[in-house]
Amino acid sequence: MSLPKFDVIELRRSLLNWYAQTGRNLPWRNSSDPYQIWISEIMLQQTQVKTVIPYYQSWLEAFPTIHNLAEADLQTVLKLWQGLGYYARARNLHACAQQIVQQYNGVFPYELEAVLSLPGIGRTTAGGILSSAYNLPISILDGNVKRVLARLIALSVPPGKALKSLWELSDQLVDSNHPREFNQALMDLGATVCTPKTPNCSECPWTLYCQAYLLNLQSQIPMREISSPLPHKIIGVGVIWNQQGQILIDKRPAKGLLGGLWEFPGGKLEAGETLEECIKREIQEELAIEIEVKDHLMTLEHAYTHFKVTLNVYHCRYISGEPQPLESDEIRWVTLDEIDQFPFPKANEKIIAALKNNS
DNA sequence: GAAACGTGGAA
DNA sequence: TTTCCAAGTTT
Repeated sequence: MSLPKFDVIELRRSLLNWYAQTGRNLPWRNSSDPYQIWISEIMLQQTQVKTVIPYYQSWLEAFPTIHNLAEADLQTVLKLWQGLGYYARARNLHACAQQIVQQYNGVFPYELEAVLSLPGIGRTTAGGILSSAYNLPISILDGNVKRVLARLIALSVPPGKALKSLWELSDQLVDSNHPREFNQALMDLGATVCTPKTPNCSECPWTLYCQAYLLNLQSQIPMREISSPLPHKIIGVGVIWNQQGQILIDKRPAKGLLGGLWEFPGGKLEAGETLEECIKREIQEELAIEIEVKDHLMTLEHAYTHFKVTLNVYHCRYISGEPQPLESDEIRWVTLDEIDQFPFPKANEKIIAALKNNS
């Protein structure tokens, strides 16, 4: 699948011209610091620009250089990342910073192979960083580019089924004279003109070449990936109070879902069980303590990427036993004043807010 | 190759 | 309310 050479030249020219006139002014585009560009690329994985900007700014205030990041402790890093999601990104960023300081004297590597070997950096992020920071002609294939290119060639299958062809196309198109601007332009086109629903084809520089547009199929391409329905779990959650007015929280294991974040203990409701029984059992299994389940605090819905949960939150009274971290990394008794120091996932933040309102 | 991995906004 | 999906990577 290769385009005529004339078309490639004209596609580059028209896109770069469009970008020079209408490209977005984003914070990281004003920087030539590979560290800052790297941070932005990681934050932007599966995350919209609008969401990233405030995190990006407070991150750079906390960690102005890669050395500040390398020397920070992981809990501080996770606290700054709190609410952004995909927390492995923060853990990998921290590990990367330490590796780059040791292995590359703190200078982000130039070699594609070296970049790809860093944790949390795949082909698209590597191309994004190397083209943006060092102006190297490395192609990208993020969600925007997949959609733009799928429409350009009127791809008849979901992009996930044609990754090889799409990468080849992105390789063929990237302008080796202006790789930084070209890749940024391609993503801007997808984000602002060639949008998922109702694209603004009247403002597109590629209407002369876009096969989907020429066939009037732009609303049907790209084809949808098949998605399975999300399982739904009912969860019982305990806010366990002791006589000193402290609450018991636990730190999740370092890997996996919400790894390294803190939470209120609890777990999945089993068949034939009441919520009170569920919470009492889960607390016994996770922490080896006796509690009494008291008043209902709140019920909240939350959707993760691959399942949904209903959190049924109850106040509990600590009765006996020394809490053990049987299924967590660490446990702590904390007051409501101390609790803000710990990174919590979004659903738990809502519980904390409710506790503070009631007190 | 499929599933795991967060959250928010739009329709 | 539900579904889609956004600057993807890892296992």
